[in-house]
Amino acid sequence: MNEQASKPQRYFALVDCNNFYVSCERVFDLTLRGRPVVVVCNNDGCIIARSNEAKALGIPMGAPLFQYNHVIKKEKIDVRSSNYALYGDISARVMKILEESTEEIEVYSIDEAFIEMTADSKLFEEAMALRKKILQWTGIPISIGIGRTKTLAKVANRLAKKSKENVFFLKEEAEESVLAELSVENIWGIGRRLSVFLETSGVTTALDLRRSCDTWVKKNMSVTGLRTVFELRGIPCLLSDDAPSAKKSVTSSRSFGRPVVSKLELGEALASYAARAGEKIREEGMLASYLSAFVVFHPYTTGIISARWIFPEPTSNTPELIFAAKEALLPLYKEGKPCRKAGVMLEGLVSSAAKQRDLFISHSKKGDRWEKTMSILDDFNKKVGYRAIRFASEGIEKPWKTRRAKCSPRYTTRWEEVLKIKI
DNA sequence: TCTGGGGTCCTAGGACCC
DNA sequence: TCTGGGGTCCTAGGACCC
Repeated sequence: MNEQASKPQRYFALVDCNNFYVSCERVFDLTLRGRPVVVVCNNDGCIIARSNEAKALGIPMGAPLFQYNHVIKKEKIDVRSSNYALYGDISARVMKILEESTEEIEVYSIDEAFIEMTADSKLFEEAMALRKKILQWTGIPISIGIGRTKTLAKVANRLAKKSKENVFFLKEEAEESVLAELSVENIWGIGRRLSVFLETSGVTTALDLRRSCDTWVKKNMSVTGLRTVFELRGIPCLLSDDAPSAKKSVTSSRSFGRPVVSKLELGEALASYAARAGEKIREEGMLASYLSAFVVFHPYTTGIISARWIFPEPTSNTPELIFAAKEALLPLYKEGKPCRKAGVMLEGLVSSAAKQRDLFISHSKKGDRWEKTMSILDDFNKKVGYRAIRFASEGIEKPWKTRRAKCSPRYTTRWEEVLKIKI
């Protein structure tokens, strides 16, 4: 007998928060419960979350808000700007409960996590108990899909969302019949382009894809496509990292609340994004080897410009980052040309512990002093309030700032915004 | 007129080397 | 007119995810 047969089957469970951003808003604002609600992205541009009631009214995911203004007015749909401070905090609470309840967990996104389970007859009941606990402790409803691989767990999760219990256990013997009902475009890892290609090639269901020839898949969909096919067959190819690998790049970018037309304002925006990106990498103990800055013109069709700046040695020092962002991009920008959006990317990230020093640079105490200054700055801002101390070059008024007209309070992360009730 | 932000991985092709 | 073969490294761009 082979050893494999005696090993208990391992399963992946995908825990997914239902309509997460809407659910977060509903935890504190009871008037939103049972009503159609949508959450829009930064700058109040696109619809990025919908309550079931809003979905039923035909509001699609990712649609520009302005295209649906008439439906929103007519149906009295509530609109909220996205409140990432709130969502991030509630997400952390949900993930903490999962961590305490299971051995293996991989947080996949703000509202999703994979957990590993070992087969026994009680998987379904375990999942139901977990669901109840998270709803009770955080107010967030979740769905759990269980399958032999992550891709199959994703499939199961779709069915869980539609089921009464919000839990679905996809057993091996049911895989074929379930996959036969699933169109390729709904498979995790198959995007718009690939699903068009597959459909024109006669592969229309997930079962068709599962039965496709390996060499054909590899040739037309690269190894990532082949992994998906193996996963559909129940062979895990997307394994969890024991130690999640460090980030390779960090971006900070925003659309402007109104078009920016001057070098001065574009410079302020670049400085702000560079400063924010610097904070992010210092938090992770990383240094950037180079920086890219870009600007997207208004309207979109008028193109973008971008430029890269290579540091003599990796850095996370905000003044250096700001200097690089402005120095790289501003000379390429022509005063008066309207900009829609800009951003700063820090790339070639290395751990600050393993810093590679440049032989030809004199290492005065100045660098070390800056390092200390940055850490004092970060500590202060953490204690006193988000970005309480900023760099003057970021601008004071920031009239170009992103719009968030209908943002709810940061109930859980700001004392002055805590929910008040009258008794 | 209006359409987000932040990531990852893979491949093809160019530059360069011997 | 003819003018190799085999490698590595890097980058841009495409495709995907939430």
